[in-house]
Amino acid sequence: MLDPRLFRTELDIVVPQLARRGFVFNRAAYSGLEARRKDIQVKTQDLQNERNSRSKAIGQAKAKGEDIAPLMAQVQHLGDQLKAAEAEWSDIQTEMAALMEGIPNILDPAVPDGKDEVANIEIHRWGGPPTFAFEPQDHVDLGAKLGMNFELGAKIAGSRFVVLTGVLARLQRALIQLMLDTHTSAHGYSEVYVPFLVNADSLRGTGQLPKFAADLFKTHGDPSLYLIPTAEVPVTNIVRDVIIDAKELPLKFACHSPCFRSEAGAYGRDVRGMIRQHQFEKIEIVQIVKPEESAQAHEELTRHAETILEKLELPYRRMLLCAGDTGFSASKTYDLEVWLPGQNAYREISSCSNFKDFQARRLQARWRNPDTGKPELVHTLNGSGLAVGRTLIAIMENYQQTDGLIRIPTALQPYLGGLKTIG
RNA sequence: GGAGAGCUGGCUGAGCGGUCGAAAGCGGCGGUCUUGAAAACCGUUGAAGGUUUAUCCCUUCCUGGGGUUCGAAUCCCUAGCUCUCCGCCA
Repeated sequence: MLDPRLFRTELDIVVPQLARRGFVFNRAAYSGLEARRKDIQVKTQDLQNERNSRSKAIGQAKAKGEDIAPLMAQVQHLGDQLKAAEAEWSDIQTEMAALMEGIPNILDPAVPDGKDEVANIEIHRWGGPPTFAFEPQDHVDLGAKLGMNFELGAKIAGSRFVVLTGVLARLQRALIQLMLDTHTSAHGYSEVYVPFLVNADSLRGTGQLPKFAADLFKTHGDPSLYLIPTAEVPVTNIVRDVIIDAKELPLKFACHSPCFRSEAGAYGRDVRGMIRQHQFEKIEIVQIVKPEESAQAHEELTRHAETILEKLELPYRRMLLCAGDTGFSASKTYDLEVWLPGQNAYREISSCSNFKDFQARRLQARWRNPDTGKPELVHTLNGSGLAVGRTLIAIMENYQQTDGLIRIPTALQPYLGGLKTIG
């Protein structure tokens, strides 16, 4: 959520900023609502003040043993008026909150214009796509004889599910280990396990609700819980409603979790293989930082994700997302795209975002600034480090050999008991 | 799953339906003292919002929601959470 004061005082600056995303802000509707809010708030508070002072007078009169009947007569109609005013104020607040919750974050000045991924800017690339003396297979064909079974996934659950058995299951576990070890020992993150089912408040805090309910799996209990679409949700919500001591910052968490996405808007896209599943494993890295440190933290966090790709010797490129491609809550996002020979394309394997104070305001996640002595909003960041399923298929596709075997990258071998190839 | 107890500021913990944003202690901040530090002593110290150039002032917040009342931290209902005992279970 953006600062409501921004809309009251800097409307001329904010509206064009939002327009960069293609977000049309209805100024007239907002101004009308804001005027009504101001009016009813003052009216309600005046009535509350009157009730308080009159009630106090009754209390004092009673204490002195005076007759309170005339005073009581004076407040007779106050109650109804107040109730009506409070109801109206509450309605307007709800309406205003809904309006504000639907507004995306302000983009960082560095974010380029553009409406879709075509306008994203390549920042750099690392490694080159491998050359093959044969026609490389994709992970579906490679996986068929190694224990990657989509039919089984479909039988047990449905489409967009997979069963991994044997060496591929072990490879996935090894990747999780390598990623967590690297982030905790070399990058300074604390390892954390969190609930994989979360409540609506948590999803609202990170911005998935109310706008993106269609992408979530919801359970039927009361109250309903949601399967997490990313560990970002439970991990970032660690600091919801907390005032953090300045000495504790930055907070850095690394979290392994499954992620569940209904992919409601993705029918027909990436139907083949493990690229787009309803369930996948991911290592998420999250940072909670002082506002002035978030830009640098964003660069560092992205490097932490890139380090994993480099350790695994996977060719990738870093993209700066354009205005239209940057997510609702993010101010600036780098996507890391890994080379997939089976698709002959770079595909997203990590998304690293700086949310600035957008999530923090929804979360009421604050720190006490020693300079002002006041609680102020923190900045939140997160990135995948990395999506494990896509890393698995990147290794399979990039390291396939003429002999049909798949080479295990050197850094990963210790996690597989020294295994150098599979297949 | 059954029975009971509780939820108050950064933390611990008092709180009679009225003058309670809330005693006290701890912690934090400022000061006195000290070569410096500690201790001791003194003072100060919640958050959000409205109005305002600013001060003042006003409103709201004692787990969430609803109710009773002129007036609710206090009474009632409800949800959530925590703790204790029993049952069950990994």
